[in-house]
Amino acid sequence: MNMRINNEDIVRLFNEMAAMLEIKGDSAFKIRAYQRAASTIEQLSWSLAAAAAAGDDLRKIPGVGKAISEKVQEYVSTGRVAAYERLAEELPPNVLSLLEVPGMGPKTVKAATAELGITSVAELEQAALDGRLAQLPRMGKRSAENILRHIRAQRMRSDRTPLGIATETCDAVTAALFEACANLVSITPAGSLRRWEETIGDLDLIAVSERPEETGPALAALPSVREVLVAGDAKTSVVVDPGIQIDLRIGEPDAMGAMLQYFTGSQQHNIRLRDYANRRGLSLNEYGITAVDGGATERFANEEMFYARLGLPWIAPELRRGAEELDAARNGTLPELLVESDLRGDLHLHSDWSDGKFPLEEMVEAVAALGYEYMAITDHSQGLGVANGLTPERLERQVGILKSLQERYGMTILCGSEVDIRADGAMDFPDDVLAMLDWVIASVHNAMGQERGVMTARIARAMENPYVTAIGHASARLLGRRDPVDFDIEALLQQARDTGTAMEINAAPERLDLKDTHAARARELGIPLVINTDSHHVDGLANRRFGVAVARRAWCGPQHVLNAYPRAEFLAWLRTPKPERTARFAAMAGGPTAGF
DNA sequence: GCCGTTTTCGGCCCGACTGTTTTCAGTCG
Repeated sequence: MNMRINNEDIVRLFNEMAAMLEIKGDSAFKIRAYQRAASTIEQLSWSLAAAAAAGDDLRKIPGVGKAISEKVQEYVSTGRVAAYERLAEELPPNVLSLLEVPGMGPKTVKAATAELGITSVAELEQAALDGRLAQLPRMGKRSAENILRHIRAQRMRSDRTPLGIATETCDAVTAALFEACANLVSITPAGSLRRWEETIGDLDLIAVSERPEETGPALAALPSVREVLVAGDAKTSVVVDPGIQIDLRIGEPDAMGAMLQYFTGSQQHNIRLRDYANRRGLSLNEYGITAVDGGATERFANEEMFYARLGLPWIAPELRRGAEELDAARNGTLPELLVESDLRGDLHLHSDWSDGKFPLEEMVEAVAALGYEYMAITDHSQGLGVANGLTPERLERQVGILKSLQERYGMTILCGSEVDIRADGAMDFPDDVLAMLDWVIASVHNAMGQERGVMTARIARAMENPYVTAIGHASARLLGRRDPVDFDIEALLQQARDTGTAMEINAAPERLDLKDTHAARARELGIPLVINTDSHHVDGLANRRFGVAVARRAWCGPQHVLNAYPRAEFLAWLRTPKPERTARFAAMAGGPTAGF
């Protein structure tokens, strides 16, 4: 049994099988079945390989039936899947890389490989240049030129954009459009940005304007636009400067419900929702809802009305992933999700004593301005020399200053530290130094290439330290820049529960760490989550919205998040001896009976 | 390949845009 196969491997397997079946020209429904299974598996909070190894029935997963479950079993027990290998053998090498070129769909890839013998993107580029590509059926000079352009554009940009950068681009484009269009009423982001996915493919915007015909051309004319891909009446697509594609749709105020719903997706959510509607004799599109047997299209001003027409409560965009959320909506079991205003503290903050940009007082002042009840200053420990980490002597002085500041604020100011977890799992401060602190975050900042077992044992050891309150940004990933460290997340979360250690959701948009599926698993295990901004600057405090989004995507409500509790309850948890904190948290999260 | 308060067989989401056609196939989301 190979339990080291993770869900991502299985997702990739089925997505590649779907792509290969497309090129073969197999049934569109079979292809969709593989895609749906991949999408559902991607969202699981638990390891499919481990469940398969344990003999669980995988067919309980929606979209997974006999054939797919057998392929997972085969993959986990042998490390290979015969059906996948057969497909790969039937097709020319590298066909999947050809499919990734925009404009190259399954039909064109098939023709290019079969008739021109193309086996790589470089050969495709050559064929586009020398005119052979244009000779293919239903191709022509323009199509070949577009393919060539896409190959060159693709080389210049990475495939997906981290959420933080996409948000900045969205804000900039929106402001520029308002500047350029006097008649613009609103711009609403949809798509993966509205669902707060950690990375964004394209930016989907919906515009409402008094002069809708002017909006698309105005977008195409913005100075930051590098290229115009599509310019139609209903839709304009451009690429703007950081290399992000923007799809702009024109909406009408009295029909925004369907428009927003349609373009928020996800694709799997929409497929399932339309299937659900079809069974009730209704057909959905971006303009409204129509009875299958004819009649006028009903229009809806907002999404609440749109979902209500289907007999469903509104479903938060973060949950629209095409898996459990539709059943929950039908059964009335959608969760009450965390909102930004539920947060009552921030417990991971840096000042200019280490690598922050602002003095202690200014950080405290900025946090107090949010109306928080508590906070912790957590500058780096001594080992992180590049970040001007504090020696025990400096830390002791800082503690003294924070205690004097405390007298000026109604807010509780905890003395903390973000302490390095050394390569062997030892803490970067001795216990007698940690003992003077109220709040200790333990984080990995170096030796990130450690083998899985070593890294897991390293973090697990840190959790055993009686002074370590929480693990910070556990995977240490930087979206688009640094891969997560390799660890056994299930083992670590079990250890967190056993030791009474909280797990951070680091809200810095380049981190989002824990990620959504891991946070969901922590919630299931009853581990307290803490949403921190890890701010090095007063402006960083606004990043809490990204952390809240991760928690929402993990189906978390305020009861699952430590820093959403009132000060008295939070401090009572903190005063509880560490081994008893898991039980303490369970009592807090248990409901109104858990008082003081 | 999956699925069922219509179904264990016969269904399976929907539309915009482009470029190639001379009415629509292919691609995309």
